Amino acid sequence: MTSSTRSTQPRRRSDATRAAILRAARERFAADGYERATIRAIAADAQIDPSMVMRYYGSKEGLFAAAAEFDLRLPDLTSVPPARLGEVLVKHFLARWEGDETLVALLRAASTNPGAAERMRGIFADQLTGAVATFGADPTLTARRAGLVASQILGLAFTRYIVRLPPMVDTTPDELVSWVAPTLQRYLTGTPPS
Amino acid sequence: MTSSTRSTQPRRRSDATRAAILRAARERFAADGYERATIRAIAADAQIDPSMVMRYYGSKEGLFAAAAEFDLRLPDLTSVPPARLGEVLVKHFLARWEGDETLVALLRAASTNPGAAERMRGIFADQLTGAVATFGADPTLTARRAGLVASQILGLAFTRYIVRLPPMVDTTPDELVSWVAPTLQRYLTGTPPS
DNA sequence: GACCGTTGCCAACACATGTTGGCAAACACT
DNA sequence: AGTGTTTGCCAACATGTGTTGGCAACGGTC
Repeated sequence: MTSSTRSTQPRRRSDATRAAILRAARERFAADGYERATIRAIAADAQIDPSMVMRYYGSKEGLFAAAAEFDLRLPDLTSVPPARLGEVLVKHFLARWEGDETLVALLRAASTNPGAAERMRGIFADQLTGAVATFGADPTLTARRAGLVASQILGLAFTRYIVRLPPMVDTTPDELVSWVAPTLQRYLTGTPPS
Repeated sequence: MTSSTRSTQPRRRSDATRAAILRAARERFAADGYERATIRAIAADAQIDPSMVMRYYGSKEGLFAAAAEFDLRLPDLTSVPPARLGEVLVKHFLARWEGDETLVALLRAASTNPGAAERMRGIFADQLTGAVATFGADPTLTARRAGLVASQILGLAFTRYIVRLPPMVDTTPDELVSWVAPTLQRYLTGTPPS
């Protein structure tokens, strides 16, 4: 993180400010949602002037687009035993966003901001469906399987991180995994109901 | 709906206006979320002056509180064969909010409005847990079962009505029921994982 | 018909928001 | 040292927000 990760770019002097803005933006968007997270509050958190946000990210929409850049980083599912797909997926998701508030920000914003909803759709329609499509031929059935997986995964995130339902907050990740894994397993590889 | 349902109240002349406001508020809150749904827009939809909203509901928070009044109307689960509990529950939920946008309004608002999240918690912690608690003794296990059910139910609603994931929107309610029912069934009556 | 509470609208306030333009200091480069 | 670019801040604008007070018209009651 300290040294340069990519030397093709000219490495501007304002990179630290840009990063501070982005970090504050993710925090605020995750905590308050799109409309309640004001540019002034984000700028205050990053300890810079609100106009800097505009210069570096163009608009609030632009800032959100940059802050909500997100990759599911799904592992290669072809090398996973088919019977353990559900378990691998839940574990991955829980670990993935337990330490990264980007998805929480996206989740909160998706409820009210059309652009965020669009991005959410893209992530779960493209990335997840793509990973699921490695097995199974029927495309509509594949999409439906992916959609069902998304419904349980997002429901888990929604009740645990957004609404904060007490039983969903108190339960340990391991315990959640063992409850939810069979669900995803059936959605992924189970025989379709009549 | 046309005649008086309760004659103990004095039946004011402004009841029609009150109802129009409430209906418009539910629509706007469901479509736009709490912050984007402005009192002016709601008043315009109801074809009255914005100040009327304040007079009859006190504040925007008060209006939302009135508009988001919601009862799950869970059926009596003791008279349902235990093996069909999952199916009955999904069917009930889908039917319940497919024709009533109150829950969609509450769902959208719960992402950004603390009061709405609190109410959501109350609904699913009290009403659902209460209905589930009719069988099983261990209270924490009961709460966990209810939480898991809520996660799948709310995930279903979130992906279908809020994010509008194409596969979740296109699938018919009947098909969703046959996919999701076994999940709830296991959450409710399945043996806990080790 | 006089009176009083109710219903409704208009205009305005106080405030917060996203956004913009200008200006001083710091820097990079010759 | 001198010059052009970058970084940052200040002040302000335009707009939209929830909210309030006053005032006319209406409806029922004596």
